[in-house]
Parts: sequence; C-alpha cells; structure tokens
Amino acid sequence: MAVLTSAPRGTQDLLPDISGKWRFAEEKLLETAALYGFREIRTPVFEHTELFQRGVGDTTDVVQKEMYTFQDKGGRSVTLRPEGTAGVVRAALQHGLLGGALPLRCCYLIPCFRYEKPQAGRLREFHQFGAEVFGPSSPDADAELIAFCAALFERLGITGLSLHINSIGCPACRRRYHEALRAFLAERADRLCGTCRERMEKNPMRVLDCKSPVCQEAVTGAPVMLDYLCEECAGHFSGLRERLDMLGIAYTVDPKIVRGLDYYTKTVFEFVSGAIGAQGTVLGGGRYDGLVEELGGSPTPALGFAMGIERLVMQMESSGCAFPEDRLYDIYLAGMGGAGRREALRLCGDLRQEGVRAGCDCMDRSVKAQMKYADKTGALYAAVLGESELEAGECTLKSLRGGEARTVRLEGLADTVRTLLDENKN
RNA sequence: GUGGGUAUGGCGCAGUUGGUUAGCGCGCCAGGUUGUGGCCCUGGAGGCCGUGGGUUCGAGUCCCACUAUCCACCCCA
Repeated sequence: MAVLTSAPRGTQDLLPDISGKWRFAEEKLLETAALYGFREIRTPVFEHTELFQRGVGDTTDVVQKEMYTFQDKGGRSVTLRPEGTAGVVRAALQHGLLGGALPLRCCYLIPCFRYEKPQAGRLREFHQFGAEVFGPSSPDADAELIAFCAALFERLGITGLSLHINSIGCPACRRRYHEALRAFLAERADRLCGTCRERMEKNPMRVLDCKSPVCQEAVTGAPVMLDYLCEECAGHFSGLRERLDMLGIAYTVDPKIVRGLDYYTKTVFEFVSGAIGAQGTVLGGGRYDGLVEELGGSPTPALGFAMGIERLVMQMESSGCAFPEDRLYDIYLAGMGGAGRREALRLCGDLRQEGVRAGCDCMDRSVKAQMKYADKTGALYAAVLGESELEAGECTLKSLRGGEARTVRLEGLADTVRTLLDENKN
C-alpha cells in the first residue's frame, strides 16, 4: 500500500468541491440550535480513558472493542472520543455549569473516532452534531428536543426520515423486564440461532431484532418493554406522546429501539432513513438521567442526541437538497501584457476589499487560457485589461453566463461589480 | 471480528480462448484568432495494469497469498 499517498483506513478527505456542502449544513445546524437556546461547547478530542469506560459503559461494544486508546508520554491512558456526551458532562461538572441557571443547553460539532470496519455511512473518523440538555425531568423537555431535531431537518430541506421512539425505562423496570424476557426466551432457546442464545444472557433485548427469520418466528409474542415500565416511566412516555401529538410531530413507537450505550434511560429515539444504506440511523438520542451522577455529580436529569454529519449529507443528497452554489470567483480579471497583468493584480485587491470574490492569473497564461480558466471555475464575470482599455481607463466586462460584454470605467470598478452582483441576486 | 464483490493513467471504463509498442471517454496542458470562455478540430503530458509469489517460451489476462476498497452482518451517528 502507498502509505504516503493514501489516507488511513476508514478516514475520508473532504475535498474543496464538497466542503461547501458541509459548511452549509454546519452553519444551518448551529443557526437553528441558537433558535432553540443551544450554545456551542468545545471539549477536547481526547479524554481520560476512564471517562468513557464509566460514562459510555464498560460492557458496551464501543468501549470494549472500538476505542482508539493509547498511552501518552506521561504514562496516562487517553482515548480519542468515540462520542460527544461524556466529554460534555465532564466539562459541565468540572466547571460547575450545573450549578448555574438550568436548564443548561449546549451543542457541539465534532469529529469522533471508533475503530470499526468501514462501510457505507460508517467511518473510523466521523463527525457528529449533538446537543445536550441538563436539568429537566419533564417530558416537555423530551418533546422539545425532538421538535428541535425535526426543525433541523426541515430547515436543511431534508425529507424521507421517519421518527421512531421508545422507552427503555429506568434501571428498576429494565431489570424486571429482562427477567421476564429471559424466562420467555429460555423456553424457546432451542429454536434460536447460536448468536441469539449467547445474547440471551448478556443483552436479551437484542434477540428481539435478530434478522434471522427463525428467531423472528420464535420471538413472536415476547414480552414488550413498554408493558414493564414502572408507573413513573410509563407516565413519562405517555406524556411524551401526548406532547408530540400536540406539536404535530409524526412518529412510530418502535419497541425494538435499544441504544447500545449504557447511559440511556426512559426515552430513546431515532430518525431513520431508508435511502442511504444499512447504516440508516441519521440521528439517535434519548434521556440519560443517571449519567451525571455516575460521573460524580449530584443527580441531574438530562437528555440529548447526536447526528452523523456524513449520513446527514448523504441524506441531503438523496433528498435532492438545494445546496448553495460555492463559486470560486465572482469576477476574473484577465490581464494582457505587463501593465495589464499588474493592473489586474491591483484591482483584485480593491474588489476583494469590497467583498467581491476576485481572481487573476498567476501562471503567465494567454488571455485565451485565462478566459477558459475563468469559465471552468464558474466565474460570473470576466474583465479583460488590455493596452487600449488601460489607456482609456476602462476594461471590457463580460458576463460568462450570458456572453454580453460592455465597456466599463476602471475607476469605481468594485462598486460597479458589487451593484451587478446585487442585481443578479434578485 | 465474520461473509461476499472489486482492484488497469486524476475520474469512469474496454481489454476478446494468456502472444509483439496497454486503449477509449471525461479531465488536464498547448495550439487552431499579433487581444478573449462555453461548441468544434489538432497535438501533448500522464499507467512498473493494487503488492508479492507461482504456472508458462510468454500474464493486465490463469492460480495462491497479502493489502486496499465497496457492500452486508454486528454495532452505532
């Protein structure tokens, strides 16, 4: 393998031609977040390994086999963050944020790292937009958070996602449910596939969405988590549904949603796409009322979500979103001869100062080649600066979209172009 | 970690039952207009045919291994 000329497995370069799409999405996300009261928080890319072991959960796949963990030169074990929530909670505790005005709402746009086998929509370095809310225990907060997610998609012009919700209860009702489910499965163990027989003990809920038709068959009529919720959890869940109905947010209750991170309690939800491959979960989140305490804070209810930016952009492409044009130049100045070239360079500075994207040749190319280049880059206008024009203090301004040309004074060129661009916008 | 597909210039592909200098489209560069884009024409640069073995007089073409990549399981965003 060409080590020097190929990126590490599971990583991706964001080339200039598409970085604009990402920036468009990111700006839209942050802007919408502000509307909902979220401000950005930035935490380190790596944290103490223990944070994730405690926060995400020692028994999860993420912690057990997917973390980028290494010793730094001081002998500390640090880990590239595999998700965003743990670091945010840590920062909130470290700086006493939870002692301030609650609810505390913050969001983030970050790279995350998981050592997985790459696949469509799944990379080893991937990017998340996430948001967390600390303080409220009421389902009002759950509904508002989900409404926020829906607004993000709507404002990005994304269609084709469906919302699935579920409640996995609190630790107490989950324990009761697991017992009942294990008992049910034990009676049918002989009809389950090998992996499911193993899963029965460790994580019986996973058996429920085994893809094997045999297991599906054997599992029909299995107890449902929702029937085992304690009074409080059940009330919370029906409260959430009422509010979603009230807000006009469509959803389906999907008892199969089981988050693979230990910290989730009560509400869990996903926005799922059918159009971007097997890794169709664009956004996933839920409540994690026990996490703050688990990490050493005083008990604080909390909830949040994260979405995968790679998957988000895939979905935007598949739903035909209108990305803004990311053009290199508004105007390209083609200079001829020494004087013309120098004048082009000087004028570019003026134009840029006026906020006009301007460019000129620095490759000693012929006027023809300069024009070709201008056209290829998608410039709106080209101006030719030749001897005769310069003598007259003018240049030829040509539209590269229509083709019409006119003669324009060099003096005040920036204003002229600015005006043309503004007219063009409308 | 487990399966399956694929690996030929920057990108997308052809390469017939293994046989002389590996092609095509797009892109790139230059020219066709002593000073001008998009169409067209001409020319040019660019590939040890993923890597390493093997079979053979001879391999891009057959066999094996490795690596990468894609898709799926698993898991998650």
